[in-house]
Amino acid sequence: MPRQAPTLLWFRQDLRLRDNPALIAALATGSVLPVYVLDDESAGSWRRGAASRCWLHRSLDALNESLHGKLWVLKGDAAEVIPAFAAEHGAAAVHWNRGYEPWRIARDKQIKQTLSDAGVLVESHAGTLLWEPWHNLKKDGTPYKVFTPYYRNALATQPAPVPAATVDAAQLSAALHDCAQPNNKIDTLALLPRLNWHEGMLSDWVPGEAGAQAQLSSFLDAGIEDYREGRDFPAKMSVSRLSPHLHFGEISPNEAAFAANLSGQRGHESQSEHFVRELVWREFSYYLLYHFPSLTDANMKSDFDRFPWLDDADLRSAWQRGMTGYPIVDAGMRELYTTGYMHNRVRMIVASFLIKNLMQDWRHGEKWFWDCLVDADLASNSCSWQWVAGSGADAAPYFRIFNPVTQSQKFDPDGAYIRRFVPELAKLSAKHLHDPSSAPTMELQLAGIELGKDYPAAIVDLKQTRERALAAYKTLRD
DNA sequence: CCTGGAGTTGTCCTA
DNA sequence: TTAGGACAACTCCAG
Repeated sequence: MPRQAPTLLWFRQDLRLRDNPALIAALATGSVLPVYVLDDESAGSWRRGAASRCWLHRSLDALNESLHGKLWVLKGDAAEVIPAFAAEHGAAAVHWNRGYEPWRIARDKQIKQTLSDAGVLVESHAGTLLWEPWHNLKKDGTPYKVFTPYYRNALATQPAPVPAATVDAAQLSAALHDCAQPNNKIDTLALLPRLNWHEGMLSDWVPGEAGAQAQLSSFLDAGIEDYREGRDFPAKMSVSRLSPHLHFGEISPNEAAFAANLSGQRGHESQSEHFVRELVWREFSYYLLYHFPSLTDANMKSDFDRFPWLDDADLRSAWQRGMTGYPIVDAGMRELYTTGYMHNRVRMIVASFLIKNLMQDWRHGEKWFWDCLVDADLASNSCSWQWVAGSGADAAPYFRIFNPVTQSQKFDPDGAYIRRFVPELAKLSAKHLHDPSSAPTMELQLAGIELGKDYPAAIVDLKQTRERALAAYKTLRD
């Protein structure tokens, strides 16, 4: 009896079995052949960074396990790899969930054409966002550029989240295409670094679908009740920490939003609203990227092309290493480097510091985050950097410059976050912890700190650099 | 086409 | 100590 032609299920940024439209569609056809392609070629300068590659390795391991070891992993330009793989296995159809990075859209369009020409059925599905980015336009048919009207209109007109669709484990198990030993050696993708720094980085994380579900549960059980206020305090456990899971599609935004709405009905309405709002910010970033694909590299406001950035590699290096002499900035940058993550409030503080106090081009920060974050996401990362810089479509007013000392006093008042990531300052009292350079010598001595030796003196003066930034922004008006 | 209100996350000075 | 207003001007968006 001839074997049934398999259906290719191409996993991409949807490394999950729950709430996965492509999986459901593929399963309906009978025999499913799951595959992942590491495509560094098509992404160009935006190929995945080092931290996020480590996460990907673990996540693929987890997915492969839930597919009983039958996930194929391939490497190369997917525009060639996928059609060749489909032909090799006599696949009758290919299913995937859509992605929205400009390079991915261009590549996928080409693949669709190639496969269709070869007589293979191709279907892409919506499983990555709450709403397709070509929906929710203004009445004149153009995209929103301001978040609040976008948000209001989306809630009023776009479909509400629904319960996660699931597949039957036994059915899936039976449907997995049985062919020669799958090439499931994820190690061959060489995603992990030669030096073993990733184990420490990932020690607080559980990449993969099970980890994503556990993270959502613990957030709903504990974090969300204090989300609205608590999310500003980096030492608290009030943020969801779902960003890497969402980035890799280990959980769908639909499922996260639906669960949050349920939690709202149990009495955390205002909290869950704010969480869903953050999910909608993620949507908005993808929406903007879809409609303005150059925003990853170019100022959205072209006025900023004239901005008089400074170009100082030493200052940038101090920022990257967490050696600026401003503890909240250094704590954030060290959290990033050691854990692949940074608390949202602190991301804004360090970004503002790089752009406004050090006056370095936002694209330097964007690249560093891209390489260091396990949740590095083209849409969110680019939009957020433009937002802080003031060059984005819906950006902070230029005079809004974070003072890292004030922010630190306000959002890490007892210094728990700083003490954790900048241990050499641990003995300093809360009064002086936020700005050691202005602490009395005696206080520093008592805490065992010699400035410039144990911890850097502040690399710039806040007042002076603030005024410099304001003056620089003023020149754009002329 | 016109009009008026609004715009994620701040800081600093003054009374 | 604390609260309120200035900080610019512009673009976006809805009516």
